[in-house]
Amino acid sequence: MAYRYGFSMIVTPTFEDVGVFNRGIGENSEVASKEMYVFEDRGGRTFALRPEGTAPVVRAFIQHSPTLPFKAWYFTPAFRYERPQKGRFREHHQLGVEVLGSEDAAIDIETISLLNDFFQAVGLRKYRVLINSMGHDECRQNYVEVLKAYLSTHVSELCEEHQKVWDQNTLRLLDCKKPSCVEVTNKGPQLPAHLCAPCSEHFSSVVLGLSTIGVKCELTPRLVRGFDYYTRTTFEFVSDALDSAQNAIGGGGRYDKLAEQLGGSPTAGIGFGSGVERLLLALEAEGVTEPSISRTPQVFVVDTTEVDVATTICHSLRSAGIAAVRAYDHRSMKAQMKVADKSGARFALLVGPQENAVGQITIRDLRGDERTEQVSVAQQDIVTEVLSRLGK
RNA sequence: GUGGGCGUAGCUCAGUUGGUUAGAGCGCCAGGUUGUGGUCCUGGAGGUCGCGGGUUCGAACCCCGUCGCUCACCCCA
Repeated sequence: MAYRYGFSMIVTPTFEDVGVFNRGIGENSEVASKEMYVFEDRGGRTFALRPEGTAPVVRAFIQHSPTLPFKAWYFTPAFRYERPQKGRFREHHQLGVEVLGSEDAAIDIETISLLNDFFQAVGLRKYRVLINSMGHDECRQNYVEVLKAYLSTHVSELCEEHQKVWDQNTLRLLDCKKPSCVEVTNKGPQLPAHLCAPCSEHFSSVVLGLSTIGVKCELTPRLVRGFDYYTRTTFEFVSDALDSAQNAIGGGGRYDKLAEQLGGSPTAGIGFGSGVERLLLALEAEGVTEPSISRTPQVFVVDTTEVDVATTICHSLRSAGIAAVRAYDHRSMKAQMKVADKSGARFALLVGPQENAVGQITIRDLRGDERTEQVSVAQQDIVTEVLSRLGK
């Protein structure tokens, strides 16, 4: 699907210099400060196992300076040093895309639309798309000042924890789920109202564009994401089939300053990441069953000769495109038949000393229950015989 | 980083107030059927009771530590 949108695949290393993540995600963010798997190599360099997908892609982009716009998708493991629980693991897999080189609202729309298409395609239905704009640096700083000023007069109404830390990392407070905090922030100044004209206009274009192509979004002024690099558009897909503690099945946003922060020339960017394990949980919670591809073998070769003719027989069957399995270790016919039955194969092909002496193979339909249904054919005809019996 | 729960056979689990040789179901192996699966019957293999220390005549059981898993919080996917 990503190819349909013009993305090419990118693979980045499993670990990077720790600075890539510290500078990208923000050293004060929860993830960078205490959730990274950090280690030293023999040369004393400090690395971190990739905790998210965006920073490495941007690093690679800077290093190779491809032509713009650069559109890449990835499927990669991600690591967070934290206490695992339902829907949250130390190692999980993220499916994501990144677009670098343009701040066109059309790219925001395309990116969000892609993720939406993807969820639709896998059968997910009970989810919502939350969207917000954080503005550029100045907008955000201005807003934080306004928010702080407002909060300073309502400190006592905040939740216990935030009464202590309300004036540091103030934006995060919008994320607090405690009713007290929610109420206070709901009544307070809202982020979108404090955007500068260009940012505000950009945001409107994104929202309008999405509604034009039928992607329903919920304007969520309190949506502030955990990485420091976000600017302007931020979005999150939340599943209504999962507990709210880990209902985010995908999210992302614009990061127009990230390339600069990582030492490249100023380049706008946007992307999303989606946790595959959590997506699977959401699908399960919705009762969506994945179409199971049949992986049962078609024939099972039972060989009780001394000379192991199964190897040759299996090879010719497999060369003809037939899924053929067999038993090993020269077990008794009874034992091999049991394995054949469990394998789910439609036919058992029996070769014992008797058959082998006359160059034949006995075909036994494992669906039937009578031995009289067995037929013997010449070994050189086995492939065509099996193919015709399988209906090909 | 914080708080709870759990670690006993390959799997799911039981195990009494601490008491001899630690059990069940499923799975696995073999025999009944000397060349034939799925059902049935019979038998069998398989366990340093997570690990280390302590208490005790005696520990799967009690105490301490440790590691792992799990659920929740924080935060994120």
